[in-house]
Amino acid sequence: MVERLTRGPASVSALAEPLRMSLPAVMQHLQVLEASGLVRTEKVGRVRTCRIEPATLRTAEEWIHERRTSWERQLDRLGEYLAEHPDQPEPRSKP
Amino acid sequence: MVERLTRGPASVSALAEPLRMSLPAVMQHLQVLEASGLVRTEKVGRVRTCRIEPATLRTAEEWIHERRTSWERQLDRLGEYLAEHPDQPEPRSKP
DNA sequence: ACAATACTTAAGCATATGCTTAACCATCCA
DNA sequence: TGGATGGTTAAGCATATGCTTAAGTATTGT
Repeated sequence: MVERLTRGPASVSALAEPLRMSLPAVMQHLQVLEASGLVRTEKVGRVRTCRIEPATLRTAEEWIHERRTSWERQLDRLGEYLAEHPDQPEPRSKP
Repeated sequence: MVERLTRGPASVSALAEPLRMSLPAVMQHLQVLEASGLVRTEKVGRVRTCRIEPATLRTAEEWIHERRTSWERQLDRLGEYLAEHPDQPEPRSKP
């Protein structure tokens, strides 16, 4: 559904059709997406138009990015350590 | 739990403690994380050590990135259009 | 005004999720 | 060797999830 919305805004029934799902089902998905801030919807006349909120998508991306890179820095430090101290790992202390 | 693992590898019980959760509960989370490829675990002696797989984190990041940027390009095109055609939006055709 | 369209609300249901406890197995250490 | 430690398996349970259908409501076109 997010995939579909990244290709442009859509009405509720336009979202439902390729998913072969009833409208109420789609509505529920939309409600959680809207509550999470990932999607914004606006009703004009009798049709509700849905579009994604790229800013929220971006915070998700950033969250992952920060954690991934911080982890990769750790791996790099481990690499350095292993290069400096071949064999024999230090035993961990146990207070 | 992913948050915790990005700060370094951990044993099952080390993961359980701050979450105030039983070991079997943590085990089940680990199983889905491992099945999804986000985490790799290895048992040595009687302790199982868990670490995240940054490559998988990266594919998630990329998925979001591609969709977010493609959407933002669309917004840019809309901006251009609105700048060129002030007022009066085109009506959508209906075949 | 009437019928069709586009949602919405409410109720219900099958299955999945997210734990728990109890019992068990495999190391490790005194 | 025996008890503590770290994990695993199995069973069970409460609640959440992800739909469905049926019956509305509000707009729109004739």
